[in-house]
Amino acid sequence: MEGENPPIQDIQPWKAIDTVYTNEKAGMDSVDKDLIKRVIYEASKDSNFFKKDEEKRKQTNERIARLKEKLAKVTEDEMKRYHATVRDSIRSAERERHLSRIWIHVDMDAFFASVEELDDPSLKSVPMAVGSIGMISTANYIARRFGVRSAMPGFIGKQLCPQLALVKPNFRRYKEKSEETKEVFRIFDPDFESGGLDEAYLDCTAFASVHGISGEEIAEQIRNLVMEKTKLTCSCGVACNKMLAKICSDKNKPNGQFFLSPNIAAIKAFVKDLPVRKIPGVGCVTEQLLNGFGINTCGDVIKNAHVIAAVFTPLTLSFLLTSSLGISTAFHGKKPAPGELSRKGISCEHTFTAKEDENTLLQMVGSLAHELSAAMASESIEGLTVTVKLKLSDFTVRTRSLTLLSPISDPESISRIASKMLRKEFPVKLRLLGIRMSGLSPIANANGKPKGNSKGS
DNA sequence: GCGGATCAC
DNA sequence: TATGGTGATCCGC
Ligand SMILES: Nc1ccn([C@H]2C[C@H](O)[C@@H](COP(=O)(O)OP(=O)(O)OP(=O)(O)O)O2)c(=O)n1
Ligand SMILES: [Mg+2]
Repeated sequence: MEGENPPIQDIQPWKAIDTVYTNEKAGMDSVDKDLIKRVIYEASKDSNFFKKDEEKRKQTNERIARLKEKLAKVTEDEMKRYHATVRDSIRSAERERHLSRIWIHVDMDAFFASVEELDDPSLKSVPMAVGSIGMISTANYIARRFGVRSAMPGFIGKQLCPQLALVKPNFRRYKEKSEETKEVFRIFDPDFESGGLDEAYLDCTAFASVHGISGEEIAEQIRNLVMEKTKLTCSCGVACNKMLAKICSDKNKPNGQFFLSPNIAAIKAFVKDLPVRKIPGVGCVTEQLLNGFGINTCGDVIKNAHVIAAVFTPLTLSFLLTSSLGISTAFHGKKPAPGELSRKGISCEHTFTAKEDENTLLQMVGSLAHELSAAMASESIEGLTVTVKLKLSDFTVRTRSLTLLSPISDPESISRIASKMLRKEFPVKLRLLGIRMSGLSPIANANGKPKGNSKGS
């Protein structure tokens, strides 16, 4: 009976597309998702980008097929052992369950776009995105109703919403506003962990106990103070660990908060039908892999954990199980030890209209090397490994790296090594070049003042 | 150590 | 016409 009708994606191919910007996101309720996918498909289908995307989709499907074969070969005895592994894994995860900490995840609403609206209030009433015709960083909530999203090229945004206003990004402004929010966060947790310009994790346990107030009350205060300080809205999630707090901060976005009661029953109910994609760390691909085994929610993860044990690595199993049980970090991570750097790599890369002229490309590597070297100098760091990144005109990405015997940071050395690696790839037609340095250490220079988290002596 | 992939923002 | 930049981590060699 199978195969009489062609699969739906052959008749309506846009239904199969599933990129970063077709996913669920705050502010995307009540939009015609099928129409949006169709516009995106029509705008994309003849591009190199789309071809590469299709290739990746195919690759993911092959990966699912391989995993299924692997599962089929598992014997009954082995499966029994996987069940045991799962039981152990759950037991040890449960030992890390902490209900008594109060975590708040704060996330600014449509951050870049909101800053632009602040600086030009006329933008508040129109669909607007920050970015260029080539790439959108984020969109305000009016534009989101048209399907305009982060990581979507501006020209597609325009097709979804012809009135869309595109505003050039002002990173310095975003950094300034971000610093303002941090002044507020410090009040509630001096050790708050910042995750980029627009979000932070606050362990508010001590603050709550000292002031005799609840997590929800603290979240209200944070939102009020952030508004007072920045004139911007944010959303908060209140829960007993970082992951749950983060998921909660998305629940009542924008300008809202959500409190998850710190008891097992509430957490179990919260997590039961939660789509795996909501777990931070589970992206498009992992979601597809799991869906391939009928695993769609955290509840499904628990029920089918033996399947996961059979086809994924122990680390992935442990991560998915722990997360799906609603367990995650409940204490601040260690601060980098003195002399240790807070970052592990530093890089710069640029996209341009595809070029194949070797001298031009070599010259670009040289200027990247200078740019990177200057960034390293400003932090007084040097590195052992040089990695060159190439993106071919068909969007294939290649990296080539070399680890040295002693660290470097001067533009000439970086340029020389990067150029040598680039030369080996000729002839190529590139749309992007990048250089990254890793294996970093502070320059133990007497007069250069090490910045960042490295301690000077 | 290397290269490709995945993920977050 | 046109699909970003930066940093981290994991897996399988
Ligand atoms: N692929 C992405 C995602 C985000 N950003 C930038 C622009 C956003 O304003 C900022 C914060 O990212 P969020 O995911 O928190 O998105 P927003 O704050 O814009 O919207 P939301 O209200 O959903 O949090 O990071 C970006 O440049 N590229
Ligand atoms: Mg945000």
